[in-house]
Amino acid sequence: MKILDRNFYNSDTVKVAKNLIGKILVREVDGIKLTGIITETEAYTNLDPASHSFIGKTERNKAMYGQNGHAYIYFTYGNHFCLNAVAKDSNIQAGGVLIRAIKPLEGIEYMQKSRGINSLKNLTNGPGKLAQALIINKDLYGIDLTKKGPLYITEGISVADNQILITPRIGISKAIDYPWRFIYHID
DNA sequence: CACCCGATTATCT
DNA sequence: GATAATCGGGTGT
Repeated sequence: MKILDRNFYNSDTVKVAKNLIGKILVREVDGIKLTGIITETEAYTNLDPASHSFIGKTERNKAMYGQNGHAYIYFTYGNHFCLNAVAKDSNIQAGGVLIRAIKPLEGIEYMQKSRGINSLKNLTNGPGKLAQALIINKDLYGIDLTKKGPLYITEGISVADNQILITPRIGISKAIDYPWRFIYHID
């Protein structure tokens, strides 16, 4: 499967969020390949009060101001990591797409082991959960997702517009009405 | 299954 | 010193 190139991310953050639905997230760890179909995303830009980048560039969010196609990874609520793909057009300073959920394809047993559970439904159906399942932590901060390595994103399945559900984002207290959340309902 | 709430720490004011 | 782009366990229906 072909890796998505830089150009894929050189675009409006909200559009990239939608386009990432159906793509394949690949994590290589301990010589094992863990993959899954991206099924849920959310867009965040520096013009958006809910984004970490709204307050300006800081040590924490600097990746979102950097080159498109890299990973912005943050730690929150004392115990969770979340993965974003940096994406923005030339009109804005910073932007990222939060990968909220994936459907596991390869390496399911490894994911179950790293999560400490056997359930398939609860394995990667949340940003903190998929980060734990795929061993995503600050070691991968800023990594280039357009090159083969420990973490990258490839082409995936084609998803029709009418299979994508658009809703407001969740878990935030500002700009709660922006319809910037995209969900692919496989079942 | 729905709702409530505590955990736990990096980051910013 | 307050907050957070969350999760899971507990309780009650």
